[in-house]
Amino acid sequence: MLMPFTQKVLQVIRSIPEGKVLSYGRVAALAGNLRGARQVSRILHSMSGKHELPWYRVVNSKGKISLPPGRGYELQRALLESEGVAFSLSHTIDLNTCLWQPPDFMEWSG
DNA sequence: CCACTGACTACTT
DNA sequence: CAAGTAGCCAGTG
Repeated sequence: MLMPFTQKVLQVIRSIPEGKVLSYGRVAALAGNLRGARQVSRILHSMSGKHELPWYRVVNSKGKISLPPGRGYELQRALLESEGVAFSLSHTIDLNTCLWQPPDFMEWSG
């Protein structure tokens, strides 16, 4: 069954394992839209509170938290660190070790 | 249908 | 590395 882009994004985020992160662009790509990074952010705005969603496992393509201090940055960083995600001195996650790489090239359409 | 919004991204200065 | 620019597109009213 084909789900709306929004629903696929939620499914992808829910499947991110502990200690791993994805960029907005990667989430969008797995959801079937290579250019949908901005939609992911908008979706998190409206859905992160109402769904049980590990929204904090989503960062930007540079491996940094996009939320400004006082608006969720500290919470997101604390949650990630509690799962073993390490931050560099420049507030950056090492994507070489923490970026989640899906097991297969399978589609998330179903 | 049109206008507007975004927790983005890649590219250029 | 920091700042600016252009492209991107699903939801919402």
